[in-house]
Amino acid sequence: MDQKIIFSEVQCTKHINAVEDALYVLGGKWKLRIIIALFSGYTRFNELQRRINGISARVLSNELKQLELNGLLKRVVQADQTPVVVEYLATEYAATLKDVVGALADWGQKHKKKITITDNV
Amino acid sequence: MDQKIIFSEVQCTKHINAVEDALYVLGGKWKLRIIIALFSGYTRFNELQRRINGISARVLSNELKQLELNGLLKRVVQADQTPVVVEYLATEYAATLKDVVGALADWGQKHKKKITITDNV
DNA sequence: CCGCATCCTCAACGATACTG
DNA sequence: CAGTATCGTTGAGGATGCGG
Repeated sequence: MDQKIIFSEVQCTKHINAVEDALYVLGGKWKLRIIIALFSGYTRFNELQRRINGISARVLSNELKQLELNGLLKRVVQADQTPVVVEYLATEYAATLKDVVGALADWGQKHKKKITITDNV
Repeated sequence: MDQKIIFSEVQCTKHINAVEDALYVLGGKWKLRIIIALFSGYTRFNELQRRINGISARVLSNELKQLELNGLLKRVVQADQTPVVVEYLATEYAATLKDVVGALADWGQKHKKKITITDNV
């Protein structure tokens, strides 16, 4: 029951730095949620905004820009239509986040179950 | 390459909610870093502060409290010593975060490699 | 060594309105 | 539909100092 050392001392800083790098890209309230929505096939701006509960247009716009800068999505404009259609598509690179999202979602689900049972008011 | 739909439409909201729950506990700048340090066997307050670059005592104190509230660590006081020794130990429950931390650290490492190669700027 | 109290700053986020 | 502009808020986090 006591403490189990999962990471060796040497790996500690390494892990912290790696997580830091990941958080730099994925941190904040919305990035991961947006990525999940993209993974689910939602591509249009308003579609995303509707799907992601509580996000404002301004914030969504900003986040999308950052995600594009980091190569996680591609902004595609279909200029040959009226009105102009803009699509946000997850890149191949974003697919490498599948494990991260999976692990996090998995844990979140278990955790919710736990606190529901524990029921600490 | 185009878009691959990784999550079904039905699972989208479910995933987003689960990630939301996880982020509620793990969100912010420090929680995961602290957990990594705990995993690595650092147990003392100042030890943690030294190991986690840039965190202030106030913030560390707050984060530790929250992590304890969420059952991820246990605050143990050795009262029979002078001065009093306080230890923070990761709980069994915290060990369930191993996959999350692993996935994130893994991705962070790959990402760093990528942006180093891409060398934007 | 442990960690709280105080005060402060800043950036992220929110709300609303408006344009092409 | 796809955003931008503007303004306001809030809370996480930083700095410092003190007390047990």
